[in-house]
Order: sequence, then C-alpha cells, then structure tokens
Amino acid sequence: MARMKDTKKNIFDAAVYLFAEKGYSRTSVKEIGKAAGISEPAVYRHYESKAAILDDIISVFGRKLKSCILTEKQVDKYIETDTPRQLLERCIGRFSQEDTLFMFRAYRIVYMEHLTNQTAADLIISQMHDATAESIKYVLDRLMARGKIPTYDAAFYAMLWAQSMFSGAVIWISRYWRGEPLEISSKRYNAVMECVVEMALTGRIPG
Amino acid sequence: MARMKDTKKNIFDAAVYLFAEKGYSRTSVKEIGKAAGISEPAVYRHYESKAAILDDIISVFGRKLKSCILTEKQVDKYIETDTPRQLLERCIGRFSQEDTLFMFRAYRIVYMEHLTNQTAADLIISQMHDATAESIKYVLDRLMARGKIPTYDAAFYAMLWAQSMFSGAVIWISRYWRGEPLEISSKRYNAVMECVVEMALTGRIPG
Amino acid sequence: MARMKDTKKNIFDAAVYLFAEKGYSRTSVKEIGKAAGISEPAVYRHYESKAAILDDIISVFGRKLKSCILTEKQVDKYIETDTPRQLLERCIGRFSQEDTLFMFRAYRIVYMEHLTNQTAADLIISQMHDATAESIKYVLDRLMARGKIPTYDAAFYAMLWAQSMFSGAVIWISRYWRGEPLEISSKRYNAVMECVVEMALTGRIPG
Amino acid sequence: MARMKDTKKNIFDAAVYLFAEKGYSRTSVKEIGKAAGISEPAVYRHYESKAAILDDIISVFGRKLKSCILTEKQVDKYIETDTPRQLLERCIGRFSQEDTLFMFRAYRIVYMEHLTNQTAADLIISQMHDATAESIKYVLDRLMARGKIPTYDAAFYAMLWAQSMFSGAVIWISRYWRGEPLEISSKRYNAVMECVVEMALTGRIPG
DNA sequence: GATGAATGAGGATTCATTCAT
DNA sequence: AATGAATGAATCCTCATTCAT
Repeated sequence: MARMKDTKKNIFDAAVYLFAEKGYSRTSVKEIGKAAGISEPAVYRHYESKAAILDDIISVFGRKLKSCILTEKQVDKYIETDTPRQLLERCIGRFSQEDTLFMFRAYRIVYMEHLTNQTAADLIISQMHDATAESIKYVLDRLMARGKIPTYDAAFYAMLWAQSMFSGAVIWISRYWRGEPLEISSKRYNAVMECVVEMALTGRIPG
Repeated sequence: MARMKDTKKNIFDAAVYLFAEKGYSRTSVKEIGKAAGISEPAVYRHYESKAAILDDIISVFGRKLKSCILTEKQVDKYIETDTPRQLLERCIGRFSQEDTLFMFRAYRIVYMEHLTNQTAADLIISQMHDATAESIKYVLDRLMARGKIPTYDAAFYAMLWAQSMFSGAVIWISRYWRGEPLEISSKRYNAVMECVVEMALTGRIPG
Repeated sequence: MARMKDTKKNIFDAAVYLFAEKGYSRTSVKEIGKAAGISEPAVYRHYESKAAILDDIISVFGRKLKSCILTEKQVDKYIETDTPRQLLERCIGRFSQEDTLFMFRAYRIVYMEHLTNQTAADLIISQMHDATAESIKYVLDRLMARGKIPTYDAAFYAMLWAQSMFSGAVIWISRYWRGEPLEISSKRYNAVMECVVEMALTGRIPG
Repeated sequence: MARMKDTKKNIFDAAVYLFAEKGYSRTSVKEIGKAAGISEPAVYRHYESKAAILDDIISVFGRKLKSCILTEKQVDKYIETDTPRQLLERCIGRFSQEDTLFMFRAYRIVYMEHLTNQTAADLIISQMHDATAESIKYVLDRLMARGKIPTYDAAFYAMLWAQSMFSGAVIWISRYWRGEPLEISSKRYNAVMECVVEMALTGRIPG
C-alpha cells in the first residue's frame, strides 16, 4: 500500500533529520513519530526498534556511498574514453543532487555513531576509507601503466587522497552545521580536491 | 586539600575512560562515581554537572593539543638550527609519552561529541584543523623563503597535511578501538606521515 | 458460514495452546491471531475481547469436566452391573483420548488463572473439588448400603480422594511441563489412584 | 541503616500483598512503590528488577516452608519422647502465628506463578510435594519399625498425605480469598488433616 | 469479512540531580 | 566532605482495541 510506504519513508526521513541534528541517543522515538506525523507506537509498526531505524539509515548510506566508488570494471571502461583528468575527477565522489541532503545528514550520523556502532565503524573504515583508497590506487596504476601520468607511489597517494576526501567531508559538513553557507564550505572542499587531482596528474605539488 | 584534588582527578580520569569507551550520553554519573571510587552525589561536589566534566575534558584536550602546534616564534627559533626535515617532523605533532593515553581517549570523545557540542566542534575545526594548517603553512613559507625546499602552493599543501593528520588520527584510533594492535595502527599512521614530510621536502609525490 | 466457525475454532485452539504455554497475560492478541492464521483485529470479529476467549475456554473446560463426574443417576445404573472395583474406577475421571490434550492445557490455564479469575476459581473449587467429592461420597454410600465395601467415614474419604485427584493432576501436569515424559507422570498418577481405589474397597491402607 | 532496611521491608511486604491480590504480571512497579510509600524508581534502589522482588518472595517462602518439614534428625529425636500421634501431628506443618499471613499470600503467589516460573515450580514440586512426602515416609517407617503403628505401604500413604496437605492448602486459601471466614476454611482443613493422622495411626479409614 | 494502520494507556527501567543526614 | 535515599522526567517498548478501507 502506498500509505505504508509513505509512512515508513516519513519515519526514515524524520529520523535522518533528527539523528543528524541531535544525535541518535538524544533523539527519542516519540520525537521521530511526531516529526513523521504519527504516534510513538506507530513507529514500531514500521521498524522493530529505534536501533533498526539507525541500521536502515546506515545501510542506505553505505549503499549510496558504495555506488560512488568506481569499480575496476568501470575504470577499465572509462579509461578508454576519458582523459586522465576526467577519469580522476570521477574519483572525487559526488552524490546526485537529490541525495545530497540525505548523504549530508547520514554522514553526520555515521560519524557521530561510528565510535560506538560497529556497522558505522566498518562503513567508515572499510568502505569510505579503504575501498576508496583501493579504487583510486587502481585508477592511478592503470594510468601509470599507460604512461598517462608520471610514476610515483600510487598506494601512498591513493591513501592521501582518500584521507583528504574523508577528512574534507567532515570539516565541510561541520562548517556547514555551524552556519557557514553551503557554497563556501563546498567551494573550499572542491578547491582542495581540484589540487589533489592536479597533483595526481603531474606528480608534484601544484603552484 | 590534596584529597579533594585527588578526587577531582579521579573523577576526571574515570570520565575520560568511560566517555571514550561508551560515549558521553551512554555513561551515567553513577558509573563515573563508581569508577572514581566515590558515590554518585559526591561527583557533584567537584563538578556542577555531567556536562561540566565533558567541558573540562575538552578544554584540557584543547590545551594539550595547542601545545603541539608550533607557534611562529618556535618556528623562527628552530629554523636556525634544524635541518628542513627535522623542522617538518616537528609538525607531525606527537604527544609526550605520558599524555598519549589521555589524548587517545580525549580524541575519541571530542570526535564523538563534536557534531553536537559547540566547544568540541570549534576545537576540531579551528584548532586541530585550521591552526595546524596555518602553522604548517608558516613553516613551509619560511623554508621556501630560504630556498630550502622547492616552491609550491604552501596553503594547499598545508591543508592537505592537516587533513591527513586529522583523518589519519581518526582512522588510526578507530582501528585500534576495533582491536588492531596499537603498533600496527601506529606504524601505518607514521608511514603516511613520513611520506607527507618527504613530499614537502621534494615537492613531488615520492616513489 | 463454515469458514467463520473454523476461524473461531482456530482462535480457540490457538489461545488454548498459547495461554497454557505462556499464561494468559503474557499472551497477546496479536500472537493469538497469528497462531490462528488471521490478523489481530480479525480476532475481534469472533470474540468481543481477549477476556472473552478465556471465558470460553474455561466454560468448555468446565463442561467437559462435569461430564466426567458421575451423576447419581449414572451411579444408580452402573451399580447394578459393575463390580465395586469397576464402579470406583469410573470415579477416577479420565478424559476421552481426543480431549486429553485440550484438558491438559485447559487445566493449566484454569490453574494459573483461578486465583484471579472468579469463574476459574468457582470451577476448581465447586466443581472439580466439591462436586467430585460429592459424587464419590454417593458411590461409597451406595456401596456401603449394599454391603459391598466396609463401612467407614465416606465423606472424609471422598474428600481425600478428590484432593488426591486434584493435587495429583497439578503435580502430574507440572512434571510433564517441566520435561518429564508423559508416560512416567501418567504412571505415577495412575499408581496412586489405583491405591486410592484399593483403599476404598478394603477400608485400609494397602500394603 | 535502619531506614533502608525498613524501606526494603516495606517494598517486600507491599509486593507480597499486591502480587497475592492481583497476580505478579498485573501488578506494576509503580503500585508497589506507592504501596510502600515511595516512588517508582526508588524501588530500584532496593531491588534490581521487578523479577528480583518475586525471586526474593519465593526464596523466603521456600525457606520458611522448608523449616516446616521435619528432618530425619528431628524425627529421630522426637520419636523418643513423642507419642505416635504427637509425632504425626508435627508433620502437618503449621506456620508460626506471625508468619501465617505472609505464607498465606506467598502460597498464592507461588501458586499463580508456578506454571511459568521455574523456581516456583521447583519449590512446589520438589519441596512442597516430594520433600514433604519423603519426610512423612521416614516418620511412618520409623514408627512401623518400632511397632507403634500397623504396617502398610508407607510410600503410598506418605504421598497421599502430602497431596492432601498440598491440595488442602490451595482449596483452603482459595475459599478464604473468595470470602469464606478464615476460621471455617481453617477448620475444614484441620478436620481433614486430623483424619489423615488418625488413618496413619490405625491403618484404616476412620469412622 | 478481513486487514493494515494507528493509538492511548501503561509497562519496566534509567538517569541527572537534590537533600537530609 | 561524603553518602544513602529518593524522585521527576524521560526512555524504549508492548498491548488491547478501534477504524478506515
């Protein structure tokens, strides 16, 4: 039924909003219900527990995040047609416009919880960090093999890149939450990432 | 009275341990009291509220952190005697042996709370990130001015460096908390930082 | 409609099973519905409330129980053809094979609830205990009048008999519920009842 | 501190009263607190959980009950000085005046819960029933060995006796709860037990 | 006739904090 | 200076029941 799906979506959205705003443990199920336009117990029709909502959020976040990381197959395909710069820019990982707000909030949630939530921790370390670094390393290796970029320690640079993305995202989000206009935070973040790409292309610090 | 100071120290230490282990909101004042060897209400003799303990921890953390960032004065002094590599390695920011465990835990706490705690957020963004980047930029600028290192975009590289330190610390701590032996996490972190220094010296990605 | 009757029967059976297994108040209407293969609100089509289901169970149980107690008419009939032992064995009260499981469970339910449920309490005291004792007393009186068994205090012995049946049933059921094989519990119970009959016949404790 | 012990005693007493009156699951912690003159959370200062209160009640009940069952040592001692009737009357198991009300209520509680509470079930079956029967069998055996009572199947009669006590207690309590004056219920119970003793002495049904 | 959705009332339990001692 | 006791508020969650569809 459309109704049910709507309500579940409302709960999900409300929880994403509230968890991001106040933190998981500071948000009560009652508030979630209220924000979703239903009563507290009604929440339990759709989610087994408060924790289940968080799990759902984390898992959706993880899935969307994963889809931003280039697979080897994708790299193999794009490398044939993209310029090196185009290919590397694909690695910066941008979310579709419509997902941005969700990702934004989910990022924050996962961040807050990752030190006490196993799944969130795995997500950040394994997926956001390690998988991203691996994917970038693959791209760099392929470009080096084809002589498209200078040769250097791809593993190290991939890790630096991943850390920069990771860390940049946190800083960027935090600034935004503290009131900095989105465009400015965003611009800062992008400026750094541009340089990161530049460095990958030339093998040297720009400037 | 010495006794009182001891007790306050015990509360502080107990809170650091517990907040790091379970998170601020999942730790009860009762537990803190118990771990400090006193009763729950006794905690209120020394701290006005639970939040006051957190504030204290964050502020101590901030102070210690700040002392790791080189001031311009210090840079001006060291630059006369250190080799470039020595000077840059001072920027990596290591804590004295005896503070390591505290910093370790406080890092975690500040991290968990920084998205809902203004002070913690300021600390991370302004101090850990911006101040660190600024300090490094100053070092790079001075070294470039003296022709000791190649010329490149010092502002960008300082930011990359700061992000790497910042992000590395998170990953490193998380891995440790998830059970990875300290030496391994630590070695990974150091390896990356070595490369960061190397890059600063040569202006190019190593390898 | 046959369908409707079936559904009601399903609800009844499911409730008997669940109430016996977990107790009335620990069983939710949802569970009953689920076990009956229907939805929660559908239960209310057939029973006004949860309590109404319990009432139904107790009343069915009471009816079946009553049919096990010999009426004076029956006694007057059987006494002409049965041996004293045969007649007394009729008083032990056995359920038809097909009802055993239901009685078993209902016994348990009535037992659990009889201290807070008026109907159940009446059932146990008036019917199970008093009516049984009365019926047995009638049998003993008739047998004594005919000189078939020795003369003794029939009222007292009938009460002892009833108590033994009653108490034996509880113990027997409890042992079974705790995992003792049915045959063993059953054998123990029957052994005692055999002796009870023997005593009634001889007027003395056997052995 | 006297205060604490008082409060815990109050909680205990309130719980005994309420559990007996309404059943364990129909009684809320709030009610217990109120009846004990404290707030709901204060109950948790003294008992870990609602279940812990029940456990305490059952355990106290069990202890008092046990002290009513004659040990072999006691039997060996009393047999030297008591008349057979005196010794057998010791087996009927009476509680001290001051404990009567508690035992009364606890009996009811244990009864209600014994079908879903392991400890209560063990208590009833192992202790109330089996241990009582064993103790009585020991007494009968000793009296027979000394030729003080006729020889008969002591095991069977001990079980009959135990069942009668057990069942009698339930009936007696239920009648009382339903409004029958205590003296009448009590007199009925005692009358039956007198006959039980008489039978044990003579080996035949009295009257 | 049946069900998905919803809810008000209430359940056990935890917690930060206060206060009398 | 320290604590045992107590509490109001809030938390997550369950349940019997109703109602629109």
